[in-house]
Amino acid sequence: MAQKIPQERIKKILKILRRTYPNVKTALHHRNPLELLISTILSAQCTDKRVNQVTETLFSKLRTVRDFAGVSLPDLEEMIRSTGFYRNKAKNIKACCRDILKKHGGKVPDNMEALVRLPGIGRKTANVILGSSFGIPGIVVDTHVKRLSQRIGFTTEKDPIKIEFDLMAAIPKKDWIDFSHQMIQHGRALCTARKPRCPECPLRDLCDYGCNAA
DNA sequence: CTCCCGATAT
DNA sequence: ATATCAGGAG
Repeated sequence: MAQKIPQERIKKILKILRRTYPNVKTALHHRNPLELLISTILSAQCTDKRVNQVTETLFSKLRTVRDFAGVSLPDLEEMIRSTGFYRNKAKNIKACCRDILKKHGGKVPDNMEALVRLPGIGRKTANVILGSSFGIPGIVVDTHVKRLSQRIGFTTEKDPIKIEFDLMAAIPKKDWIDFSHQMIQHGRALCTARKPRCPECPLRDLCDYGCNAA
């Protein structure tokens, strides 16, 4: 909806984020779009540290779309169990790869419409893949981007998809990919859910939360 | 809205 | 003990 936060302030925030996190990219270890897709499915409600720990072994055993499409569910479940939601994730990963094989010639789709039609892939996961594997601009609204956007005052919405569109309206398209990574990094480093370190925050003078809370 | 779910920080 | 971690589907 209507962005109440002035353009002037947005410019300053983007500038500080770029300066504070100059070369951020996804923390999910991957070598190709397939590995990123699987890592991102696994990352739901799980730390990227654990995902990387699991995928190191997983990707040494299963390498191709065919491998994942043909794996036995109990085997896959056991390999990813520690990431939580492991039954849903295993089922979705396998079904995803079967669809990619059948409907997309074994290639991970490079557009939003096709990606969100795959089982277990919503706009957040799709935007991660589009941005980091194909360089296609999108804003990743995960738990961090949601929380920070609300705290800073970018949005008053609660639905991640509405937040995504609020952010797209407020932020230049060329900044979407880096902005997502910078917000996620900032959420992990300082603007944490439980005990945000507002006094140390480079955005403290531009934020509605913490020190400046009403 | 609820359910899926293990691991870790607080 | 409980909130939270790069969510998505029914």
